[in-house]
Amino acid sequence: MTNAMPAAAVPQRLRSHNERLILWLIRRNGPMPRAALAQATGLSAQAVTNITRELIADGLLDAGGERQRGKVGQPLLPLALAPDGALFLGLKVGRRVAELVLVDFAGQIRQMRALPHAFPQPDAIRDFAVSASAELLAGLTEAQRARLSGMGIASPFYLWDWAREMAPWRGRDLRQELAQALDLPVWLENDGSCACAAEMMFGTEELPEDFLYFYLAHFGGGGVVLDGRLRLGPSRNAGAMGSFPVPGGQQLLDVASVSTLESRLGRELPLEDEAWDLPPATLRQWLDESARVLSHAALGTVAALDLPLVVIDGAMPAALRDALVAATAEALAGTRHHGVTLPEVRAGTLGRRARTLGAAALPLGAGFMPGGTFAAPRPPRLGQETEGAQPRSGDDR
Amino acid sequence: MTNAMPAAAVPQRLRSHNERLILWLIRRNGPMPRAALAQATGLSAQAVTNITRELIADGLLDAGGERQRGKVGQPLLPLALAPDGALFLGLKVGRRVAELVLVDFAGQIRQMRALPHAFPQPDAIRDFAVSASAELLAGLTEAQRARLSGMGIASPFYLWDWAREMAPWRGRDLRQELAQALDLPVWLENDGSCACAAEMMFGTEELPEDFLYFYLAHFGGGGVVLDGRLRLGPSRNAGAMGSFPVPGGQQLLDVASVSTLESRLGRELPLEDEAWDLPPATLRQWLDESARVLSHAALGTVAALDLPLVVIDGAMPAALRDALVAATAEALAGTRHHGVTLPEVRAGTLGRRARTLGAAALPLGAGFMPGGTFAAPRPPRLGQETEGAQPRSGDDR
DNA sequence: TTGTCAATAAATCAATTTCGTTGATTTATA
DNA sequence: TATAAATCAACGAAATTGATTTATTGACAA
Repeated sequence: MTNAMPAAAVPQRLRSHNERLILWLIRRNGPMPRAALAQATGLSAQAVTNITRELIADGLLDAGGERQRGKVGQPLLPLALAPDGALFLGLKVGRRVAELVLVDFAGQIRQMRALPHAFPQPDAIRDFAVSASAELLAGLTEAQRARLSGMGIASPFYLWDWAREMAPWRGRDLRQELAQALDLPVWLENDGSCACAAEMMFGTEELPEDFLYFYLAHFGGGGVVLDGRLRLGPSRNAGAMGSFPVPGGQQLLDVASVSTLESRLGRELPLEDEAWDLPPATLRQWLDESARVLSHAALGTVAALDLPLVVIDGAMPAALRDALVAATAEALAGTRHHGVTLPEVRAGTLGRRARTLGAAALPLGAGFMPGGTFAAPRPPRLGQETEGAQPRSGDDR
Repeated sequence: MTNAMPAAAVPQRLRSHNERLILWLIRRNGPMPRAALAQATGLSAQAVTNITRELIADGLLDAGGERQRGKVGQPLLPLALAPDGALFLGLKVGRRVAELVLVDFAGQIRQMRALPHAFPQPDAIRDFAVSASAELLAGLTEAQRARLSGMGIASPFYLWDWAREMAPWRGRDLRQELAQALDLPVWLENDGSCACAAEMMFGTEELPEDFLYFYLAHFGGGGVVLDGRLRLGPSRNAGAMGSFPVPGGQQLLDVASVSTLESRLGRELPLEDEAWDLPPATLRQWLDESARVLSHAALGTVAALDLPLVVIDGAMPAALRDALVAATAEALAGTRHHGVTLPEVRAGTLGRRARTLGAAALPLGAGFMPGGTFAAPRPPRLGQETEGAQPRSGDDR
């Protein structure tokens, strides 16, 4: 028998759900007047009035915009996200650099710190996160400090398995260590899923409810969005697209990753967005092989899940990413795909910053996103509760 | 921006959701007393009393069981599904035979009719469904007739693509034709997804919230269950595991299907569950190749979705199915799977009848299952509403 | 061994709270 | 003056809490 069951619905959770829904609509659509919110949610105008009144009182929405005139009738008063409504820390653990950002409720990066390294080491990362957080938080007023929702961490899983130098990660629980050291709620998810979450929350293009997302950096990963929700999976390892098996007994990230390109070049590529100036033959081969494995993984995932869109992004110059998108779309069309409707293939909109932004999106999502079904009782103040599961300690990552 | 949004929550939908949740708990766990329901749902005892009172009055639950004594305190009064609470028609369109069943609310097959054919043809199937339905319904009382929720159809998609003889299916909409001819709500889904739904609803073993399901018949297909819900996908083509690309430029069903085995043998295999008496060499080769592609597809899907279990079932003798399960588990363990936790592999519990049962499960699910989030307003009587989307006409199947 | 009674837990009754809806009203614009 | 946004006031649905009823077990005394 199926053990866990969808949660029962209780009236208290209604309000929380509807509050989150309204915040999410405004996040994706930009400032919206109450009438449009009522229309989009299906709620009555009165309910929207009540909910937004509370959200404004809580400092999460801002009614200070210009009234929009033009049509007959009373002018529209658009409600916008209040940037100071909540603040979030995001930590990315990367192969070559760790980054810490402070992001506001509107999704803007307010502050940033970085720590380059030969290989990420748990002690160094922890110390960096603690000291850099202290720096960032020192610049805040007491009121802002009270609105810090927590920290999210974007990190590859099974780090110790990827290189001998990263063995010290085995047995470490960075989430718990930082939660203790900072006395904050801390979330940790796969870096690919985080990048995907960032695209979903902060991406600048319209997205369907369901899509597959690849993120190519030194490790290749990804994420899956189904019915408008990021799939994490029971052991938090969904979207492990780098481990997707591809023809030739390999996995996707053996072929399609920046590491592969670097080892073929014999040199490290620059971290910032300069052009990469690659030898045409090397470039062509990498593109072809990457497109081959990406299209294979995409087609398999689409067969299993029925997805209309595949998004490809990565820590690379936009031109290279776009070439990869084109090559993958072409490879996909050339593959036998009987019984499957080919998805659109498109570039992501966030590039190099996706994982770090996605890390900060974790506390944002836990506190302010509609969430699956109703899961947690409504807390005294919105943003302290978690609709999804709170990050457990003892996770086997 | 994401277009479709999670529906707003309104009090009316609470009751519908909670009613469905309670029915689902009893369906999976067997008869349960009110106290256990309150415990499992998190609802108060009072709420459970109110909800079950209505469900009993509606004829969906039966409080007639034996009181269970043994512990201190008032004895438990288990509530069971009322078999006559609702009735469902299920139609399977198979490669060699079509089947129509009448299934009751408890999941028991009450009546069955079959139509063998060289190839399924739309006109013949429609006529069979109409006349056989009339026969089955003729045996019902007026009261039972009023409790018929509708018909579900389990059919492969893109039938016209699989053999020249099935070209007449192009442009046909069997769902709409039967809805009109029978004046009943009719649902249609991929036969693999239906088999998966049947395992989920009527399977005799405990299942996790998330699993991948393969169903091997003449066409190979499957289904995906995520967070306790069957994934259908925006174009209803999720779980198309037969179309999963596998090494060698093939798709899964080019290798792992009963058709492949038959064409290798040069003869048709019996439809009922006699032993198949296959030459050992042929058997071994088919098992090895099938296990290879099944494990490839399973590993890819697990990488994308993080699933703890893979279920394999099919229209074949139990011994063969079990051998396939063992071979697939072994192939899986022998594949490179860095970064992915291998899933358990297990045989399904329904075998040859899975698709037909799953067809009947479609109206059951639409009327009585918890459904994603709240989607449709509560109807005058439970079972006439649809929480998920009603089957549209004009679908591109 | 048997009869009585307290302890226990299920199920129900009554009162209350949360939250959304409906219909009337106010407000600002073309 | 017509129109549409936004709010006010009254109402209804569904859940919760705390008190009450009901049926059983187990202990203790006759």
